[in-house]
Amino acid sequence: MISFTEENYLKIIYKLSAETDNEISTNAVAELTQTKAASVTDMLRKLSEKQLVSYQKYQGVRLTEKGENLALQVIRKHRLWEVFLVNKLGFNWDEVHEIAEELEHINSDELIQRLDKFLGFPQCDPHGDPIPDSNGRMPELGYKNLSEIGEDQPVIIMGVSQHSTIFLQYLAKIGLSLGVTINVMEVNDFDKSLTIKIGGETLSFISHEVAKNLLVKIF
Amino acid sequence: MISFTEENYLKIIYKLSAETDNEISTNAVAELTQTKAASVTDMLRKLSEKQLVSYQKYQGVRLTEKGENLALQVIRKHRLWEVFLVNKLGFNWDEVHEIAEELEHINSDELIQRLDKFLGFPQCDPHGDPIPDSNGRMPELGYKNLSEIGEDQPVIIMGVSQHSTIFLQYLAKIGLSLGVTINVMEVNDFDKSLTIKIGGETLSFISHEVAKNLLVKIF
DNA sequence: ATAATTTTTTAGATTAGCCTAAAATTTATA
DNA sequence: TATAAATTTTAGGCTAATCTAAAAAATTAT
Repeated sequence: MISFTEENYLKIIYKLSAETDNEISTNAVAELTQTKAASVTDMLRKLSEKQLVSYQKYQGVRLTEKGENLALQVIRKHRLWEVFLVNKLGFNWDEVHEIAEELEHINSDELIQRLDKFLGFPQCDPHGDPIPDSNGRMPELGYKNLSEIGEDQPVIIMGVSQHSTIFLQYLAKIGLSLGVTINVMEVNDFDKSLTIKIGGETLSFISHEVAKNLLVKIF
Repeated sequence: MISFTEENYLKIIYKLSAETDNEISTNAVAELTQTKAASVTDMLRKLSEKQLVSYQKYQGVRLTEKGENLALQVIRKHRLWEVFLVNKLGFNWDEVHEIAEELEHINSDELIQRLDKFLGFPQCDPHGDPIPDSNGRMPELGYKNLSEIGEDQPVIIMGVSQHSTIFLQYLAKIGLSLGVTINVMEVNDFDKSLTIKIGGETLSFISHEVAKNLLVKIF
């Protein structure tokens, strides 16, 4: 059996692994789990015994196939519950993360299968993140960062790669949400900031930092 | 803050209290929590310090008002989730208890409020048990045990007071489920067993033991 | 009313997950 | 490349929730 806490470690190691090909450092894990490095070391030894990670001391950690599958199942549950909270219960997309952090540890394959069906087999969560299928396969959604898009290319906002409340609320404030069509009017050479047209109307200005965190689909 | 485990103890003490006016014994709690009496003693001392139960050693335990309110909120969550599982996800009523045991500990008032609304503010769960409101008030449903019903009195099955899978599956087998109309044709003086007519058609025979666990509403 | 039985509590341990402080190792720097 | 700095691990402890075995209290039976 795998515990609530172990599931969280796997999920966090998975997320860190997505950003690099190297082993994940103890400190990086400690930061995301909000624990001390010493606690992480303990847990890594335990996960290693269970063959969920490969770990050699001082050398960092990576998930084994078994560990990665488990992590993907937790992520699947998290994202399905987020869809439920937003689409069925009417929560805002910036309110659901914490609740989904609890729901993701409910243990029942049957439940998740039925929830998936009830939601209409969604491909992505309310932030545009892809939902792994029951075998752990991620759907290929082909989204790009807005920062990679050239001038005069209309795109639709499909997701965000940063989920902080402050970021999501900033987007809401400047009129950006999922499904909105935007057009890059001008790319500033100096700082890569963008002038964009929102929904064919309003002109707006966003920094490179924001653009990097917006996932879009070519229109 | 109150832990998962503490919530379970409160819920179990609440359930035992419903059957008696006396203090609840350590052993009774131990049986339902599936732990040893020594563990229960420890926990009772802890709950007592938190003012959730009144407890004096060797004298049994009862909930304080604060403890009872918390227990009722857990029961509320449990029953709302059961409604969700059956009405929205299509589970059978004998499959939902275990999953609801996990879901009942998810912590978010906002979530429960929205879930309640989404389900249409149900008065009772799929077994006919009343759902306390957010203040802990139980709706008065006025159901009776079938064993108290006289001959020639048509009634509708509204619930069961025993949730074991074996009992629920037996009911399904003999054609009894929520909403079915039955009529007591004959009460056997010797063992209080009943001859009943189901849905105005089939004649069937049930023991007093079964009748005691069926909740009905007068037609 | 005393003895036998049952119930409950206490005492002392265990496990998971976390901590701090100190030691070991790796990495960066002069 | 030797040393300083940063990272990671070890050692030893803590808390929550559990356990077993033994002691204490309450209940039942003789």
